[in-house]
Amino acid sequence: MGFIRLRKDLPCDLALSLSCGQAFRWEQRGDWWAGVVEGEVWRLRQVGDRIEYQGPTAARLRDYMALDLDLPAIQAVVDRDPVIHAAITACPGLRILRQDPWEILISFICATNTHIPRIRQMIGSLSRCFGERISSPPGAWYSFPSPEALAAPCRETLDECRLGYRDRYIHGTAARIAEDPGLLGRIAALPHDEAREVLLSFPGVGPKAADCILLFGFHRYEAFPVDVWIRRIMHRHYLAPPQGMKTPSEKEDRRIRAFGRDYFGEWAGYAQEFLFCARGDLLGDRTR
DNA sequence: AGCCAGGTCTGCG
DNA sequence: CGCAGACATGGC
Repeated sequence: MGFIRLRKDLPCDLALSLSCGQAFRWEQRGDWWAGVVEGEVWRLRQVGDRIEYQGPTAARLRDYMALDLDLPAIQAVVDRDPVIHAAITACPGLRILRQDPWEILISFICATNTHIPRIRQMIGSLSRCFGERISSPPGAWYSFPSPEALAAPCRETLDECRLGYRDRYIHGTAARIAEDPGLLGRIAALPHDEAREVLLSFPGVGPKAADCILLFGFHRYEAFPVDVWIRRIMHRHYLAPPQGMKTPSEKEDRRIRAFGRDYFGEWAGYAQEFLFCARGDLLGDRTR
């Protein structure tokens, strides 16, 4: 049990960062947050400029929360117009966490065509079914399952996790990582576009998932994931949709992605997160 | 009941 | 290449 004090010029909003849809294993219990990070239970609480912690070391927590990054400077770089300015203002202290690439890979395969609460549910049941029980502290805590653990079961067993059609993608991707454990490490060393190509070769990983994996798992801050919400925001505020566009096309998403990366620059991923977290305000939609 | 969700895959021209 | 449909599941 310890605490770190946030420097005034390096703000951080713990609750916002843990709950905004980039991490799926955090639960709020009173004013504490509890979650499993790389096989250990962490408990965190923010009181003003203090973050109290149980589980990690101070250095490990600082790295997870990316407190070394100059958030105000990043905000200043992407703060190019009133729309993104409003988004930045709406989510002060939002930080992109440094999470485990393997867990992020599987998480964003689960994230296709569903809601954030159900992604949490799927990740939770995968961990309960195939993770290892954590002995201390007491409680029903499970590590995120290893590639071997997810590659081993036959699909009937995976069925218990209610993954829908994603089960075969999870299984296939896990099998590939299990047989080549060094692959994720090599991806980390590749240039952005080559890393993206490799990710796209995994079953269940398309353009959007690949960009989320690059951003949240590999800390590639130029990645600009385009999902339904970002598409709506960009069409409404930045890029008029093509005449006669009915159903969203991959071609159009590619155009949005290229625009976002060029317009917001090397921190485009942060801009995307500000827009995503402020989506309710930017779309005048109260339904989340 | 019908539509939608932090999309991807397949099959066709 | 680009487009249309299919696809599991659950919430509203």
